[in-house]
Amino acid sequence: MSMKEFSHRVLNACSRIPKGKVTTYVEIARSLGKPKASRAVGQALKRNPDAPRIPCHRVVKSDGGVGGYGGADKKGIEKKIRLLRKENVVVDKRKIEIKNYFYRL
DNA sequence: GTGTTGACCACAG
DNA sequence: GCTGTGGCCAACA
Repeated sequence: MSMKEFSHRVLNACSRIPKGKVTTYVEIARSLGKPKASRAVGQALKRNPDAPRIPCHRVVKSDGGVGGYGGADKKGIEKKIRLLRKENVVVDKRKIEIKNYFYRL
């Protein structure tokens, strides 16, 4: 698998997450056969905030933290949270109950 | 080809 | 809760 396909598959996995569900950076990495590439998954998403309609706001950290979005600054995070809430996902203090919404790829 | 940088993770204090 | 450390891997300079 080429480096190029990696990011492509990340985005593809992202687009398969059902509305109202979330998955994690690790889970995506795992589904690609590279359980330890969570960090690289984040990179792929950052470079494609939208390509052009990828719901990357449904990807969160393993501990339920919302992770980043856009510049990873406060602005981006708030936007991500807003999108999640719009899908009936309860977000409390930049965190969610991962087990209630987890979607296994 | 070699660093450095992160939308990360796990574990230790 | 917090910070620090070591590890990971693709993208970038």
